[in-house]
Amino acid sequence: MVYNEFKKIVNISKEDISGQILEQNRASIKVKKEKKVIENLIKIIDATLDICSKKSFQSMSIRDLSAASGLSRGALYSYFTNKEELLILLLTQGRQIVYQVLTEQISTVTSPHEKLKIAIKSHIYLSEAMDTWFYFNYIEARNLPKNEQKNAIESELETEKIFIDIIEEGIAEGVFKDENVVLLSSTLKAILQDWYLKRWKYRSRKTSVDEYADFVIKIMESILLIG
Amino acid sequence: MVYNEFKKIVNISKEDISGQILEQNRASIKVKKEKKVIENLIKIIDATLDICSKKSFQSMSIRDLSAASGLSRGALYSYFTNKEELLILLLTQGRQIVYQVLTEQISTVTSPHEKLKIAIKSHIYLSEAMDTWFYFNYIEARNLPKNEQKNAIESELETEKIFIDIIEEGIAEGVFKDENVVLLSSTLKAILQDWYLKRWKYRSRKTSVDEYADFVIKIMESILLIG
DNA sequence: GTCTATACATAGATAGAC
DNA sequence: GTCTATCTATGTATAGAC
Repeated sequence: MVYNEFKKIVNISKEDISGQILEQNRASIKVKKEKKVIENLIKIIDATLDICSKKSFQSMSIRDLSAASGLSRGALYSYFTNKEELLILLLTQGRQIVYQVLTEQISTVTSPHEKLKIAIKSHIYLSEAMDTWFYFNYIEARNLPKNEQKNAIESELETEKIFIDIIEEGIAEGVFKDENVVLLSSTLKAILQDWYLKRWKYRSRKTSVDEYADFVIKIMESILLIG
Repeated sequence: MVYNEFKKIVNISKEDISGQILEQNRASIKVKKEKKVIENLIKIIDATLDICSKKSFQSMSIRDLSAASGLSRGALYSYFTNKEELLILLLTQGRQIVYQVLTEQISTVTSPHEKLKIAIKSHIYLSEAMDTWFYFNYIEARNLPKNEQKNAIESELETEKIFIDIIEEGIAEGVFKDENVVLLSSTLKAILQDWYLKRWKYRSRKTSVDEYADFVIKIMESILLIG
């Protein structure tokens, strides 16, 4: 699998995401016509992620968001009760998508070695297809209120757990070396995150997403494979 | 070398850092008595890093900083001309310290293999000794004005270059395998940064700084060493 | 050198017209 | 459903007393 194939398989349409948000936030969305909601949520999300790829969510004023989304300040407050809730909503949704896609992709194969390769590729390709989203999620998580931060932390550990499980399975089956699994998964996650955190660097060096994915797989293999 | 030894060697006293800041910012510091300046700069830096380990520099108001540092809002403006300049000052200083210590430590050995080990340990130990500083530097770099961001980017590439040079030297000498040096250095940097970016995770797992350093060295060896 | 008081700007949020 | 007008809070920065 290469990136161009992945993009077709995981066709995360904006309508789908907005629909999911609507489902889970009926309480705070005051507008009744579903079509309108979907339409405007897309505008709001696009504008937010766009602005926040250049400055922080904090520094983005409701006035900025109004200008970029095309909705008035008053209208915006029909879609969320306050600015912080908009942040929570976006981060929660982002995490869900990542977990959904990752587990779905892995379920298509059985051997640990194949699973590891698919998991690495899926993570990198997904973060490439939704780069502003991933970046936003990582950077802004710390600005959540304490109780919501717990969810962000759990989510980090949850994706890490996916890798831990795969590697342990491989060790049990005798195809992987018996390494420090938790530390190794943790560093693997750091490497995967680097792809979207330092997008500017890889872009300027013309490192393609496929090249990066292949490289990560190769170094994991050189650490884990026996022989 | 283990962490406890490193801490003694690299005795980065707060007075030294404040002194360096004073040297380089005489223009914007209005207070004349050097002793006073050093004393209050330490208060300001400590308070800023402390607050910013919990929320963003943006969200930290001058009122917050005044309360935490013990200086009045008016007095604070005797040490910097505006809030953004305080940010620039802190980030610039932080970068200088890292580069100074890293290059100094590496210069003590000659073989590429030893150099690589020392560079990895120095980076991790330094980020441990100055964890709030490192965290602040990474997270807040993006909130600089465009022209200052250039410096932050150059600095990221500069530390990466240290690793690139060591690995290339090792390949030339025939002790390291001929890998994709730039990509490998880049992922190594990501792993090193993870130590201070996810401090909460490693702390909760009781991973010691020495254990982490040894692990990173081990995986780099398993990728690079021949045989 | 440091403080208090305050000017001035900009933010988030709401009410009521359309 | 959406907009405009506006209230209120909070922020940065400065001036002048001590």
